[in-house]
Amino acid sequence: MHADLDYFYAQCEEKLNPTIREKPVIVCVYSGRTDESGVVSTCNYKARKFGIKAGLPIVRAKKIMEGTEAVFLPANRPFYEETSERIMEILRKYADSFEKMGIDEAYLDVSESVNGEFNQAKLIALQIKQEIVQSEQITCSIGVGPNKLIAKIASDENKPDGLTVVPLDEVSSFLNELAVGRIPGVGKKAEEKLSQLHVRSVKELSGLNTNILVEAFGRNLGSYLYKAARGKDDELVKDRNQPVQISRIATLKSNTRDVTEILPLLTELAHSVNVRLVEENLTCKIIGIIAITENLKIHAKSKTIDAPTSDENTVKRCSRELLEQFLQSTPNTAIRRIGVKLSGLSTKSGQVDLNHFLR
DNA sequence: GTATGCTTTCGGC
DNA sequence: TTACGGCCGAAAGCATAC
Repeated sequence: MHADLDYFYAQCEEKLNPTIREKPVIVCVYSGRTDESGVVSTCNYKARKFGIKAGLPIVRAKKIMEGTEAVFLPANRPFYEETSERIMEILRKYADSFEKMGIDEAYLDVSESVNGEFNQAKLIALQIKQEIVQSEQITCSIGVGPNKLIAKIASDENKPDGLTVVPLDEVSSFLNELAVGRIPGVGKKAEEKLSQLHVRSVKELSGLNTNILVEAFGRNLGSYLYKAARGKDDELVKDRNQPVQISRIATLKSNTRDVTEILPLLTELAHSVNVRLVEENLTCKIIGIIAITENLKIHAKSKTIDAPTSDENTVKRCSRELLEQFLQSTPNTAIRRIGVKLSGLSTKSGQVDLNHFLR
C-alpha cells in the first residue's frame, strides 16, 4: 500500500486557515535575494487549473494569477514537518512494516495483517483515510497493489482524496492503459527515448524485449523497465531508521566567487547540518558541498574523511577547503547558491545501519 | 570480469 | 523567450583490487 498526502504543503496551509480553501493557494520558497525571487513549492488544485506547479518561479506565477484571488504564502516547513510526523505515526500503526518516503508519502506492507486479501486491505485504507481526516483534517490518496510499484502507480491514479485498489489479477489491465510516464523513474528523458522507439503506453513498452531496453537504458534501468511493464517488482518495504544524508542549501545575496563573501553562509550551513547530525546521534564519513553556479548548473565536491566524525569544526574546515578547491577548478564562474552535505552516516554507537547488511 | 568503494549527477517532491 | 528552492535517495561514472 502507498499513501500520498494530497498537495501537502498547501493543504497544511488550508488547515491552518480554512478561509483560503476556496481560493488558489500557492506555497512558495522565497530565496531572500529580492522580494519575490524564489519558486513555487506546491499549490492546491484550484491553482493547478491555471497551470501553476512546483518549480515555477514566483514572479511567473504571480503574472499568471494576476486579477485572481490567489493566495501566495511562504513555506512553513516546521509546521508541515510536525503535521507529517503525527500522520506518519498513524500510518505506521496500520503497517506490518513501514517505509517513509519523504515528508508526504509512505509505503505500508499490510500483506500479513490482511492475509493477502485485497478487500481487507481496502478496508484498512478507508480506515486510515478516515482517521487522518478526523485527527488532522488532511486528505490523502492511497494505492493498494501486490507490490510497491503497483501501489505507487495506483495512489497516483485518483487524486486528491483517492483510493485505488489493484488486485493481482487486474494488474495487466490496469497497467496497459497507462502512459509510460506513469512508471516511477520514467521522466522526461526516458519518455523521449521511448517515444523514439515508438513506445507511448505501458502496453507498448511490454512489447520491447530485455535486450532492446538494456541497450537503450543500461542494465539497471533497462531491466527495471522490462519488469515494470509487466507489473513485477520485488522491492521490500523496509523500515528505515536513519537518514542516508543530511544537507542544507541556501541562496547567496548576490552571485560571487569571493570566498570571504561565501564563507559566512557556508559556515552557518555547516553549523546547521552538524546540529541535525548531533540531534540524530549520528556520525558522518563523507563531507560535501553543493554549488549552483550563475548558469544554474549544479556542482558537487565531496571528501571521505579518515574517521567518522560529528565535530562541527571538522565539517566547517572541510567544507571551506572543498569550496576553495571548487573555485580553483572552475574559473570565471560565480556561485549563486551554496550547500553542505553530510553522508556516510552511522549511529554513534558504531553500528552501521542494519539494513545495509540485510540484502 | 566482478566486486567494491568513492565522487558526481540525476530526478522526485 | 526570461524567470529559478531546498531538500531527499539513488543511479551513473569512474577507479581500484582481486
